Amino acid sequence: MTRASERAVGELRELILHGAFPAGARLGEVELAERLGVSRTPVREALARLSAEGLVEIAPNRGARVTSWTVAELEAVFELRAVLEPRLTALAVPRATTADADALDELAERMVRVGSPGPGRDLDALVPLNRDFHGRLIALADHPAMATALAGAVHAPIVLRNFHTYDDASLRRSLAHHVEMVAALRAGDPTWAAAVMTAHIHNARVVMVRATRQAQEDA
Amino acid sequence: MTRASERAVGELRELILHGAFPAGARLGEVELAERLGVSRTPVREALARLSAEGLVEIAPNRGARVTSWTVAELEAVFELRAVLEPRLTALAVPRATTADADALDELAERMVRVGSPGPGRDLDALVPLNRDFHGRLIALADHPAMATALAGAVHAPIVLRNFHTYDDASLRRSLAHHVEMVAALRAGDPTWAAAVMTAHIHNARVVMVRATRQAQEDA
DNA sequence: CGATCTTAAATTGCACACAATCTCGGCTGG
DNA sequence: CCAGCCGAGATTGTGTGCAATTTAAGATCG
Repeated sequence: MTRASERAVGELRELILHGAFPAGARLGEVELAERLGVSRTPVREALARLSAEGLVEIAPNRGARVTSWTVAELEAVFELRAVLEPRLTALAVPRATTADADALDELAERMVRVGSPGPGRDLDALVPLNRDFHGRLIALADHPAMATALAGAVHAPIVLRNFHTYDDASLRRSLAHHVEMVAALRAGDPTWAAAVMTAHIHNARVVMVRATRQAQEDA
Repeated sequence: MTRASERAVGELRELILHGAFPAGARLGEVELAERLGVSRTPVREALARLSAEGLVEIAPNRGARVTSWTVAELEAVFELRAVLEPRLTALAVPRATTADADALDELAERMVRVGSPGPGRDLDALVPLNRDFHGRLIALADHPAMATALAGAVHAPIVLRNFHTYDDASLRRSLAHHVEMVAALRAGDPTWAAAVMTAHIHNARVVMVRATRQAQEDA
């Protein structure tokens, strides 16, 4: 059997990202242990790790809850992304091989296909593709300090989890950005690539802030 | 009695920061449990949290080790600090009250006193003062996303732990930067404050990179 | 009738025991 | 003599029981 705690971390992360628990929901240790088929010990470890990732918040003697975000916190996260991700993108440009560019191209094109209006549209398929695209770019930058800083606070999970809140124009822009970044990458132009990434994040920020605000007004 | 795991995290962090273990040293769970007077469970949790902070690295089934840094990684951390800390400093300026400025002033002046050559010199006393100074500035910025991003990767601990490697000129510059930042803060000038912070970090980078390179040549 | 104290159920924190895995010595065979 | 194998000791991973703390309901008093 593979490591129980590792499996627990992965499964719990997916559950939260897919919205299986409402924001702020209590995460009881025994409940999760039963649901994942392990004992409380690996569950505890999983919660600790997800807490470090920012997906859950744990209060002493009071258990763990799914992290909930205020609009201000969400804006702050996007501000951080707007600072770091363009830099990482610029670093990635000179390091990318043709094969890297091809792979990113493939991802960008697939996203355009499944994201465009029509019969083949599948907004849920965008999520893993998008994560992969940004992840590859960050890996190419080969700057662990910035990468972990970004991962540590972005907790982009909440941010990356859902494309249904995009209006048509914003989504079209977002997909076009990916394609344009690949073009900038192939052209070997870090400034261009970074600028597109900056626009990309600002576009996403507006969408997510609007969606979050609306969701909280409904509640 | 206060929470054992919390105490374990704090004590272990201090031990590592004070250099009680050489970089790369193995951290056995039982050994730490005895040393801290708790069982392995809270030790395990402490190691997990310090791993998230980047102070230790833990390999599956192979235990935890004190994180060791290459020069390239150290440079990367300073690059990150050079991006984020000036921004946080700029954010802090308009939020600071007179009382905040007074407190920072007090810290900066104390650092000058204990850092200047003479009978009262105590380089070890600089460490907590310096941490406090930077910590207050970051807290004033009130930007949790950036703060956690910084904390998550900087683990500057290693960086902040020791002033003995500073040569006289660099140390004098460093102490003067603190004083100048307070002046910029009182003047309400975010650009000035951010610029000084940028210089401050670049100054530190040169010192730490030199020291690290030398330490690794000796070994 | 509302507020506070009390008490019991539920939940987390910790310790300990056992199972799984790794490390490293010596040993065998080429 | 060296490479590869093997097994004992040590170390980490996981399960479970008990103590401590929190929470919530109910009772008592103002």
